[in-house]
Amino acid sequence: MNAVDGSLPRERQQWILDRLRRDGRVVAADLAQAFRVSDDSIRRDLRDLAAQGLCRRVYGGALLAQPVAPLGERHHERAELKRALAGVAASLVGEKQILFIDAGSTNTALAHALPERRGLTVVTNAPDVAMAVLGRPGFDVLMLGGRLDPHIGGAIGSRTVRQAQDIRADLCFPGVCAIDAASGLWTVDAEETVFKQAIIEASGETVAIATPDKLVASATHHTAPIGAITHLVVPADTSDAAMAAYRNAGVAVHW
Amino acid sequence: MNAVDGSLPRERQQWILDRLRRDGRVVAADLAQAFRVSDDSIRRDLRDLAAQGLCRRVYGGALLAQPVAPLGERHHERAELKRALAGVAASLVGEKQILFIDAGSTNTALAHALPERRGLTVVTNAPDVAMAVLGRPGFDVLMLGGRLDPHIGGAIGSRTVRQAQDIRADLCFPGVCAIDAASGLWTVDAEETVFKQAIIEASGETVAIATPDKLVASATHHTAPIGAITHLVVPADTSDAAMAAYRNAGVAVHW
DNA sequence: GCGTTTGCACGTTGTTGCATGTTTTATTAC
DNA sequence: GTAATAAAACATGCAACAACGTGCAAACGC
Repeated sequence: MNAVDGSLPRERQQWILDRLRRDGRVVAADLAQAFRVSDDSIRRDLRDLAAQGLCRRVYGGALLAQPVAPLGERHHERAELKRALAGVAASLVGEKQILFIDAGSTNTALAHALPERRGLTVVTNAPDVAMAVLGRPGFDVLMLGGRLDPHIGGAIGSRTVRQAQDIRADLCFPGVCAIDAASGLWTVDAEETVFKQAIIEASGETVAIATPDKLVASATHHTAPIGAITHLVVPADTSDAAMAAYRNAGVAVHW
Repeated sequence: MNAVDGSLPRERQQWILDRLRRDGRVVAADLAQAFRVSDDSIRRDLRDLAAQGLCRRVYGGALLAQPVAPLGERHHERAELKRALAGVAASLVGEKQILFIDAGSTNTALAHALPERRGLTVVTNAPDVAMAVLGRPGFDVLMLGGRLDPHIGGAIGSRTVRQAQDIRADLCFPGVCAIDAASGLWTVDAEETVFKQAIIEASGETVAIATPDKLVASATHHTAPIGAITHLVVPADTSDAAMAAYRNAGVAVHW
């Protein structure tokens, strides 16, 4: 590492960035030694660069910010919240039950959270979900066929609906676009609506897992109603008023 | 295993994840030695990654969350060979073709190797294969439904066969158990046989990708014949005699 | 002179290795 | 084949340490 003395702050950041692009990583302590400045100054530089999205700050240095695929990103954001909600939802599942699990990143988290060795049968339209449980002990997996929608990550067409209608499940977990207390689930796409309605009608109980952005006071624009739900899983910090509204509508609210 | 000293904590997790994606599995003790940290730190890393759903924790290390456990090992061994064969097989695919892709680790490699933006339609019974192409530009994916066999990694039952029979494809890639020049493909399981026969009959041409252990002089024990193939992809070091035998049987041999 | 940058002090947070006790797997004895 | 045992891997709590952010005053450059 070449020592670079007497450099301007801005110049130093540029140098760090070049280094970062070349090596993919920088160590704060090394930089401080190379520039003969304090660790604090380097930390300030890295903080600035990270604020501009030019690097990813880590403990002890920084890594090059790597662009992530659009679907993969949605999978990561709110990941810890989704995992927590998925854990709660998984606790609603009993022994030897048949579960409809719709496509979606939250439901993929649910599939991972499902307990093993309980004789569960998972019926899904999403290869993602199928892969999450396939091969784990005590799981039967039934894959619904059809043309896969790349945005949804699963099959939702008429062929898929027909297959779903041949099954009777204990629980179903439809992917949630929006949800309100008065009328239940909503979605944007017509085909999605048909599929979700089908799995709800083919199931004894319906569980909706709702991240905060899905809970709306009143669904309005560009959405079509799907139907009522029996269980709702929400984050622990959801307002009491919102939960009460769902309870009054006959929905069991879990957190 | 390269020793990686002076790495940043978070960087180490990234490194483990890359390793995991490449090999399908990691051993905790090896990682600890490579990074020159205690086993505890590695365990903490793996625990964090598993909590994010990025890997599946097992006793002694971790496996990639995506592939199935028994299949995952097969995926690792001969991985580079399978990638090479998959590349050759992918070159047999033309524009706007419809492909039947059976389950199996070799075919998963094929799916990854398929060229983008060629208007290809992939029909498969394996969620593995579907995930490999879903979302990539220029792919249509048709998922065949049915009960998934955890050992095979795909659906092969009568329901699946019926769906396959409704389709006409240009090429099909049946998973190979054993193959000989005289009678073509063989397999061990009766249900598998029915499925493979169905997709072969529904396709114009049949491509078999054969790793060395699949090429046998004469299939004998516990196998049922499936049928003839039109193309065979073999390793470059296959004997001329073996390749000549297939060519005499009217099979186009590629390497 | 004034804004910026820098280094330092301080309290806070993240990471690590070790000690402890528990769980899982492998091995041995029966 | 099953029970008892040994070994390895595991989780947890803890203390030491490194890195962190912040506030502030001194030093620097225009």
